[in-house]
Amino acid sequence: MKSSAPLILHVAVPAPLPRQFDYLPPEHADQATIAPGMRVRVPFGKREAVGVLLATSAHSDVPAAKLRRVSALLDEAPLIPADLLALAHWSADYYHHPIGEVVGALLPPTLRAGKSGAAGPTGMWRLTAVGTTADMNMLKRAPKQAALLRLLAQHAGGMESGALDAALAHWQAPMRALLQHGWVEIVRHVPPTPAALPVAAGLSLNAAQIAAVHKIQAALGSFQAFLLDGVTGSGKTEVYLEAMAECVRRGGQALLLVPEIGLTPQLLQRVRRRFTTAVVFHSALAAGERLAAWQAARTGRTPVVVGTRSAVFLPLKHPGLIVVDEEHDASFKQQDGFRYSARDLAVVRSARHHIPVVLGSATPSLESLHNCAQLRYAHLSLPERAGAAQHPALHLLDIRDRPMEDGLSDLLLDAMRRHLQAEGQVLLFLNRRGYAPTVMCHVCGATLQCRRCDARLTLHANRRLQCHHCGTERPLPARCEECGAGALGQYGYGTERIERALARLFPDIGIARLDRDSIRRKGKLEALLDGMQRGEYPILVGTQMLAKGHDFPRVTLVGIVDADQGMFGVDFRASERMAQLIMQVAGRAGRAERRGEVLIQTHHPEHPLLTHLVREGYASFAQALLAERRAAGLPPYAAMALLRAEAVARAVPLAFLDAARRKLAPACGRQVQLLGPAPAPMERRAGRYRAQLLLIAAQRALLQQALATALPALYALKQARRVRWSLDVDPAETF
DNA sequence: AGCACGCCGACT
DNA sequence: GTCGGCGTGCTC
Repeated sequence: MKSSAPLILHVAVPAPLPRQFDYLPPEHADQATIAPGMRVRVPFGKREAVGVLLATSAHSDVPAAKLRRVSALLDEAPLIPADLLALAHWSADYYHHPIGEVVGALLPPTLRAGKSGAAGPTGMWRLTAVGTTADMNMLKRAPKQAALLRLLAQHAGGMESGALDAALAHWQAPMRALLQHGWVEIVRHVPPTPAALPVAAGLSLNAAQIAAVHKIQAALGSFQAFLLDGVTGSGKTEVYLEAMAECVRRGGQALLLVPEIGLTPQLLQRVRRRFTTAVVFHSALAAGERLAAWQAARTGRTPVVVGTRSAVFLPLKHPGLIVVDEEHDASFKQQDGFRYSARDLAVVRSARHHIPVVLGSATPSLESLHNCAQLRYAHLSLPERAGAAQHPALHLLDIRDRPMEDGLSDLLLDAMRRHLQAEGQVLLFLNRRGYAPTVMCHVCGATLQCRRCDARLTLHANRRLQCHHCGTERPLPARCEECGAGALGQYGYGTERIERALARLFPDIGIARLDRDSIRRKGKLEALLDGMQRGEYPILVGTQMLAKGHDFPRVTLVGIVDADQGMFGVDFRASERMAQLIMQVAGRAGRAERRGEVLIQTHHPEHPLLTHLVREGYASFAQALLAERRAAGLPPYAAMALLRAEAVARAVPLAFLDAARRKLAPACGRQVQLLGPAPAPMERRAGRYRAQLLLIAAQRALLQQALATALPALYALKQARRVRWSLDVDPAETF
């Protein structure tokens, strides 16, 4: 008899180290019960940690003397399904992020902390027909199993885990043995299987919607990525719901990813009306709710999950369809730590599951449009507005040398009066909250700056100064801090200032303001939207929150107060973002019978970007941007990664990136360009100096190869200990 | 990240 | 004389 090699457990440990750690099985463990996906408690250095078992094997690269024993198995059965573990591996490779932290993103905080993974009363254990006739003599050497069989024989209807706990300690392991013998089964009696759930009937669809739904439904059961490209008001949501309903009817689960749950109460309402058992998942949920939602997805108890970015990692018992709503939205990209794109991972995950994925937007990202051009995605187009609604008409307002009242031109004010008189609602968009973005001394010209950031402070209506980058606040001083003169002037306009101006200009008309400050209190957004529906607020002023998919059926005029703001951004995506924002806001106009009008105030009415967007529309504009990107060798025609670093002292991040560049250069060769290191555009933020090093390659594989080769050397740099650094693959913003 | 060890400055 | 500063090393 040969002596078998000890079983090696490969574990993902939550540490910023780019490798797995090998352990020996716990003492007295039945090695047959050890399976990947279980959580394990492990000794790690001088402390203990909760890790996840990735794999077992007979071999370790680590000298046997260094191997320690797992101290406990935390789950009876794998908690993370194999497909998700595989996705975690893929993500760790692609984003070059430590596997331990990636796996951490798969678990809700309670489970990450090692608490019980019990899913609550998920079902009942019951004897099978075979089980009732089992030969007890076979179980002479397994008294616990025998005791369980006798116990279950007395409860023909089955027993829940709570009842079993009360009757018998440590019943889980023997129960699993009985399960494997086929003598017991788990009956999931509450609630019924997804396929059996009632799905409320949908609305009637137009021809383009029906065509889109059919194509998606026909793809169920196989991988296909769709770009659902539909102007605002064209009924994308109804297409999602219809496709999801068919997925559910076939017994699958549908995952709907949205940018921010809190900002889309209307969408949530529609999903819940359609699928009464839909579950919501986002990071603002309380720990218990989050765990419950996670388990509902994992066990298949819910057929539909609506969630934010992190929901792309939800375990799904019966994955059937993934939908990403507003796929162009930047919030699908995680901006710290493990910097993944939920939109991109949704596509990867769908491919691995062999299920379709739908990316929906009225203003698709250039990446997705490019994928359509490459025939990687199928392009579904909804050109018509649903119902009788027409496309709004866009016009540029040349405000050069026009009379202005608090940032509003006479042209815009006249149009507002006209629409209000005709009982229309008016929506004003200004992507800047607060009262005035700049406070400046009229004597010496000094502006009030944040002490921790390279940024000016914004004055708010409560007479307090706020930094919109780090959040610090202080009162407005009486005199200039530089020269002592009492001549501080307020420059520029924020939503609060516009709101105040409107109250003066339209004293008898209800005005509402929608921005991060005005909806801080819970339920405020819903109340505001309700008030809009009822016509209490003929005028609404707000920031980009206005653009997030809300329905304002009575709005006939949209005014964009300052289109010049977004045009001179430093990021290469600035114009794409500006166009998406303008079109999204414009889309709020005229969603019912009356045709909407969109007026865009600008000092640059001849600017090619603006004129192209207004005259030719988003699709044509996007094609022009794509041509520019191709000529400039920028994404989506190139792959990018950004190495970021920050520290309290200015020179430290630059020194790290210098050293990093020397390590990267040989691996990059001529195929991968290195740009920098350079200070970040806003170098100091929240008291830390930031710098970056950009990598660009015409082919992604070359970039990936270079990173994979050089990254271990970066971890080993002694300068790395003195900075906070991170690698951002496919950065959303290059600053 | 977390934790410990180790070697140099101002204090009970 | 020690408390503690952060630089360095290590985690299977």
